[in-house]
Amino acid sequence: MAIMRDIAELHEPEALARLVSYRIRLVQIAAYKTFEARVSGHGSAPRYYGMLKLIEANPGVPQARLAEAIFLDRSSLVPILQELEREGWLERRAAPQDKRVRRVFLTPEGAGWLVALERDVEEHEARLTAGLSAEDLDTLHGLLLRLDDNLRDVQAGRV
Amino acid sequence: MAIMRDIAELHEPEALARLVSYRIRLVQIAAYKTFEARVSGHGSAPRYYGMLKLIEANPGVPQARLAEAIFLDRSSLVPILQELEREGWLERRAAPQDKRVRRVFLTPEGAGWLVALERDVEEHEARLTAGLSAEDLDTLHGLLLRLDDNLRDVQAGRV
DNA sequence: TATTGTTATACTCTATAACTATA
DNA sequence: TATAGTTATAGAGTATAACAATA
Repeated sequence: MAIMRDIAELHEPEALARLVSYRIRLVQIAAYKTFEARVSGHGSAPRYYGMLKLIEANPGVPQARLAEAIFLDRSSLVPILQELEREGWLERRAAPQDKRVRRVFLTPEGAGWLVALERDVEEHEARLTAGLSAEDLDTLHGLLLRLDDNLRDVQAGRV
Repeated sequence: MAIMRDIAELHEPEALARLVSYRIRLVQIAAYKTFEARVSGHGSAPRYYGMLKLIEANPGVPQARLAEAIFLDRSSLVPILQELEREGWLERRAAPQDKRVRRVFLTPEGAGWLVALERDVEEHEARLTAGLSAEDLDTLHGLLLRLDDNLRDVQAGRV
């Protein structure tokens, strides 16, 4: 191939273009940056939207279970929860049955703020998936879940 | 909802489960960790596989164009290129036409190592997409490209 | 004036190891 | 012995601001 002149767009080789792992990585990076650029005024919560929804759906989850669910080390979760607690999103309560455990709950305020944050998330999702029919979305979800299953097999050492 | 007991798996609320952005993020994080755990002995190159393939397909690309292509600031790319150059993967040559520019090329050794690395990438890709037919893959690529297009519209301010 | 590459610097995110208290 | 939460610490990875050289 000739040495490139200073063209605007780089050529994307077919060896990259046909990799699902490559395309997913690029889409995820771009989607995350677009989302972070979009939301503001919610403190540090937007990037933890998924975790906050998990807490909402699993009130009283122990920190260690939460860390596992989002693929973080227990110790990495501590400062995140401390900040969100300081901002009033959540609270932690000692578990009387097992004094080692601190159970995590959304505060009523946090639950309310989450509704507003959810609107931003839904708008971002709508931008991301614009033009896709309900059937397209079902297909996409189904295929992504199959990738997810495959990865769990790898992580569990089943492959 | 009742306060959770210490169950193994957290409940994933429907509001999360139907978000393409959420599922893609989880798949990407898991796929990246699986890949990094898989490859070793290639120095720091595996995480820059995509960039190295771009350099291979666009020999002599200026650093600034490369940074744009992978959504990095020019300054963030500098230490990455310095390390890969030190490891022998690539070289940078001053551009006679424009003395500000340094053009990036794979070394012959780097091109050879990339073949070996590519085998690991392909194996990882095969694990990730196991069970998907050629038609499934076409469908998935098509849908991901439509997400990619939507994000470019957002970034370009067209939406 | 604008662009390219670079450096200095700081910030975010994460993991590891070690600790305590509990089980 | 094992687990839950915490702290101290270090290492990636990134961006911003400022700079010199060049266009």
